[in-house]
Amino acid sequence: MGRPPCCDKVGVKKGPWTPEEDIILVSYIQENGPGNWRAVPINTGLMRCSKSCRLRWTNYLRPGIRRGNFTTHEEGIIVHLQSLLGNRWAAIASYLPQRTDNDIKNYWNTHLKKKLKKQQAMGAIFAPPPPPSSSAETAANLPAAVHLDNHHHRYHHDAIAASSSTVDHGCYSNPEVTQHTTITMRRSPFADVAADCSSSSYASSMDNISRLLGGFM
DNA sequence: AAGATTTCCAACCGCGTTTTT
DNA sequence: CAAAAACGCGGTTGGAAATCT
Repeated sequence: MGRPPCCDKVGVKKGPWTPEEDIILVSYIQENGPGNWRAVPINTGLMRCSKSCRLRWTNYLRPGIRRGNFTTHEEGIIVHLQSLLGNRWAAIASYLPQRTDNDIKNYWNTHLKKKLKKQQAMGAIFAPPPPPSSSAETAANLPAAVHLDNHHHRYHHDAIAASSSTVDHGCYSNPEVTQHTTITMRRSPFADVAADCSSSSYASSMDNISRLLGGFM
């Protein structure tokens, strides 16, 4: 026998999240920490599937996320990593802890792909040429921020794995980042994010939630 | 000013992997 | 060990907002 079923698919809500749902989800994760997603809809009463809860948390509610306005430096990192790792957005996102894989993926598809095409058409190569054969050379071409953080050893591993034809595609999950998230989310989850947010629509506004959440804590 | 078109991004879907019983 | 569910990832899409005609 396998595991017991987590939640039936009947009556599962879809579509945009409401502020109330966000508050419920954030409050629950503050109490229990992220993970064990199948328990979230059960324990909170949210009419959402576990998948949707995880996605909402990791792509939007997770503290420390920066949204919009990618810097040219970040662009450089993304372009470079994409050329090395391919469309492995989760792996790329692990080098930009403030950005989500979904955000990077969106930014690549909507901005960078076009930009790159344009620049290549003009003969100005935005990204460095194809990855060098040795990992030492690879590291030498990295953007500064990648050197500065403590992920660079894994970067070598990812780059080598990506260039290998026998790469195991399930091996690039990033426990470091997951751990970081778990540690940082427990205190003042919205303060830094709310400060960065400038959009007026709900779906992009953190201070809505932080204000509402004030009444809970 | 209003309708048409394009852009952008939050969220869904499908699938491979991992975990649990 | 096998089976089944949960997890996590990348691709895709729906619709709101922005821009154009």
